[in-house]
Amino acid sequence: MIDKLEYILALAREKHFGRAAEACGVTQPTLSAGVRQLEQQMGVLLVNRGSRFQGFTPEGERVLDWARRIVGDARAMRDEINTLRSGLSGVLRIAAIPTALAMVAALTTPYRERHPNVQFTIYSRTSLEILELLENLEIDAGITYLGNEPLGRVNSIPLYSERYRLLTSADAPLGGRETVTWAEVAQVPLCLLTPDMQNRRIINRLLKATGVEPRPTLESDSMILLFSHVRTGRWASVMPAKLAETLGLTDTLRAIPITHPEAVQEIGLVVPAREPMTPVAGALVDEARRIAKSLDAS
Amino acid sequence: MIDKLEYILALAREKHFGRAAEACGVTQPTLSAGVRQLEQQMGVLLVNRGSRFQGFTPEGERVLDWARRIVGDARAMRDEINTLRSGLSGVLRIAAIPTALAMVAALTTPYRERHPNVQFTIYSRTSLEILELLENLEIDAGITYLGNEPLGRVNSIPLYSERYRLLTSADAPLGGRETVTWAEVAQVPLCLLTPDMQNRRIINRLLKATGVEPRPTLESDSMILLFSHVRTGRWASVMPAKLAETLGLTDTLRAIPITHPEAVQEIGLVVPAREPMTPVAGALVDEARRIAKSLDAS
DNA sequence: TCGTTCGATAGACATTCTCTATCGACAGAT
DNA sequence: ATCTGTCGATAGAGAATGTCTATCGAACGA
Repeated sequence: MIDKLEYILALAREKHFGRAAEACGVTQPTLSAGVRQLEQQMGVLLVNRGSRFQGFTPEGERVLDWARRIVGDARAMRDEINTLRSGLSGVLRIAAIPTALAMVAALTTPYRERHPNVQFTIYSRTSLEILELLENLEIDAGITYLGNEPLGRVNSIPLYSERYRLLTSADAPLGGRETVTWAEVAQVPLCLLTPDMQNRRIINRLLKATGVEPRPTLESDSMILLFSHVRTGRWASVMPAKLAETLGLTDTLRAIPITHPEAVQEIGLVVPAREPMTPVAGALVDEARRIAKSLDAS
Repeated sequence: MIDKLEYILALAREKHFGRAAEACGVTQPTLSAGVRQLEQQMGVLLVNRGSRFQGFTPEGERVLDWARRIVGDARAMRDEINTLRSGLSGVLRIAAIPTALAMVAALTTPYRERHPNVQFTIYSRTSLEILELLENLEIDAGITYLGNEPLGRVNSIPLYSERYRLLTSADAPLGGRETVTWAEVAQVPLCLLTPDMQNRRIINRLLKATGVEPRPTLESDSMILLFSHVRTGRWASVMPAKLAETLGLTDTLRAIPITHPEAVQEIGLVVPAREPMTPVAGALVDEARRIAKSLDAS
């Protein structure tokens, strides 16, 4: 039964019988039969089929919702028993928004001290993708914006507040200032994240509030790329303070606080709202609670 | 997988492989094999075995806890899909404490108006038994005391407040009074519920608070039996006001408010803390919310 | 019109499940 | 100490289910 539920979860992810089957490690007819069996047990069609996969019926969507929960609980049970048996081990899968990637190490390093047998897999994803991965049980935790856009069925633990800096070389027009305003920033040609990133949407909102349509000279989905451009001294960008510090400031490269308004975004750890949590996720939450204060103070 | 989890749930209930197997509709070797298979998948012993069933290991207890949730969710999923398919139908299993039995009709009657295809099964149980039945997925809802003793993983909806009356014939010593005190009640020979009932424990506490050791002349686990004795005019009892009214008062049979202190116990509907609820349980909660006010006003 | 992709179907083989029958260990009675 | 009944484990046969390979037919795009 539970394996059939895994089939439809895979089908929801892949939207394709063949690929879903491959993801489950079975052949396509096996997956087809599994889905059909579920449909017979429920007495309703769950999947709209033409000659292609055409999405789920309303009943299918409900079953999907339950399947996520049941499969997630079944895995959590396994994990918990394994932990009871042989201590915390296994793989901890985390996804983080690009602007938070630099601080993940602050979480993983003390975690690893305490639990050396846990492997990490860390993805860089947009905030929306992170929530989808959490939904689909493909990650154990996310690090993303809290409270901006709706989060779904998750628990969140605040980690720190993102505050914005204009990253620019000292000899650029605004380079000598102690603070700048968003209105001033709006006049500078900027390197920014692509608009599918929530960070970019937030910055857009702040710039638009000054009455100026943001028109960046360069867009990328990689913070490293943005930073390397700024470092040449000929470009500027807007970045969270913490990230700018991590990447390294020099005499000629300055991170100038942007005030008026002083924009603050809460960043936090997000885990599935499951009671109790899987042990690996639970330990991560403990770690997050521990370091939250020190991070925010810095 | 899920059926194996049902096996250990049955085993926890029955504490006996043979009976558990029968409850699951399989033979004893089948159930034994199922439990063994679970143990192999988990890599730990779940059940302590001698030549008898000797309870669960700590890991077994944890698996049991997860099993309750997973099996409950799987059933809730089935129920929800069945409801989507053919409207609200099936069986609604409720257990209520004896003193609340008389008001169950206030809940089931409007429920049946709205959902005529639902069958009811209603048990009379102690408050502790009700919580155990809820835990073991043997009932869909309970009606019991709220907030007195710990409830567990459930949601509760207040229904009404239980207030106590001395039920006695008009020509008995206290029969002419408008109100009586608990100290006075303590002097009267009473018919009371057996001490495994929370109602009795509450009354005991109230009587003891006056400094008198309660010594009932008659005990029973049936309110009907208590009431029929009082009705002869030669016995007295302490009953919730609502119950006394339902059973019927006459000129010679009076229900006298007991004050000093005026004891009030919240009674409410209790359902498993599952999100979303099964449709039959959800509809019952709706009904409870609807009638709660009118009940309490009367 | 042809070729390709996708999911369903058929049929063979493997695995798993479940049953009946029986065993061995233990508890309590004699 | 021995007998007896109960309980759960085990063995082995047969049934049911699951999974695979091979192939089909519909739909879509070139």
